[in-house]
Amino acid sequence: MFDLLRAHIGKRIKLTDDEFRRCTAYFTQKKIRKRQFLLQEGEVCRDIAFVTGGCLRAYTVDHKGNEHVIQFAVPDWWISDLASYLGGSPAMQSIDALQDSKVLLLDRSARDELLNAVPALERFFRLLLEANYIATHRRIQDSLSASAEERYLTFIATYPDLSEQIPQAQIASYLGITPQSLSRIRRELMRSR
Amino acid sequence: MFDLLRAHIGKRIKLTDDEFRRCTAYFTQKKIRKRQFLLQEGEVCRDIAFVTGGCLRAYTVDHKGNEHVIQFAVPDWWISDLASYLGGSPAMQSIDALQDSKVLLLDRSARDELLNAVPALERFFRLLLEANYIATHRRIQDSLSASAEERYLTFIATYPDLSEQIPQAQIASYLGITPQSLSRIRRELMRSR
DNA sequence: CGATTTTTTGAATCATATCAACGTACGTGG
DNA sequence: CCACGTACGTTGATATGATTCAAAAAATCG
Repeated sequence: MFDLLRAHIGKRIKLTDDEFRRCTAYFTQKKIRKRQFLLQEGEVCRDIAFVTGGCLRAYTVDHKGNEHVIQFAVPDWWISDLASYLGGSPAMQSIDALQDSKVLLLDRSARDELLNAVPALERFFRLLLEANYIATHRRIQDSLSASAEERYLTFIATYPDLSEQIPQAQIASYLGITPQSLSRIRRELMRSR
Repeated sequence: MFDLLRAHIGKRIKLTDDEFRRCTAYFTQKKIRKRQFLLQEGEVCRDIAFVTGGCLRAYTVDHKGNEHVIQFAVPDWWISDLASYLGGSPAMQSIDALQDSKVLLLDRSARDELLNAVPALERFFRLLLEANYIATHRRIQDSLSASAEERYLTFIATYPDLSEQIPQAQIASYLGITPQSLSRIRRELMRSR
């Protein structure tokens, strides 16, 4: 049950079996049904979630009522509203499940204790934060410089599995275009090969 | 010379005069001429800069050669490529001065020593990081949900002074539109009031 | 003052949105 | 097993917003 997390951390830092065994105590497993919320806008984000099954999304709702997907998370990924989790401020995002999913939750106090118990993880969480930073900035850059078609191609190149698993309307929302436009872009791409 | 920094930190955390006096030793002041670089893409970002005069910008260059402004910084603001600064990775952004400017630089080792010397600042830098996070996410949200005109209005509401100080072409680049489009948007806004 | 940069304007064009309709797949209750 | 409803994707026609290219006007600098 913790194998995926073990491998995930192991890829980034060295961790003895004993150290990892101590880690597991701080996580709680949770099933999340399709359409169920893990976090709703306005709440304080108590946990960061490591996905072990299914698929979740983080999104915001703008003043016109349109949803905008910020991030998807499939197994081996983390998801949360970090600004809220770290700062204790109300979340600007919501997180829900696109499919029945399984996550390992680490709440803030558990994280503090975990870092005391296994200091080697300090580095791991710093790396995680930096990766999140970089991904976020890459998204800004991308949205400023690339056309919808280019963004779609980047998306399927970066997340090849995702593009088949999740509804097209969700991908369109992630790309910042309408589902109709995405459908047309896909048609043109088919045609040209 | 450090008054602005003193006030800036004082607004966020309590700091005794003595503690602050110790801080100043870790910063180095630097003048940056208009068009001069503080950081070039590909370098490792050694410093975070607190702006005490003038105006700087962080930007990226896309594969078509277009510049995209990520952030402006005027007095009382910080600027750097945080992912590079924290992670030691090559910077994805460049930073240069739009006007003759003055900054206080804090390089990574100075920052580590400073945090040892004045632990109260841990909290300050954590808040800084979170603020950066939130600003970044707000930008993504904004670019996904708002029209160019709305984004411009948000911009002048958020940075009223900036919109007069810096060339329109730079603002257009920040908003992700052409200077021509910004000019037209401004014309329409004038007309309607 | 002239030279250079910045901003504005016009016309044509392109990308994406919008509105409305239709097609297809899937699952549920009869 | 079929009929129906629901969710998802596609298509067409048209509208809108922003870009591009070219040029003129205005502002700034040495």
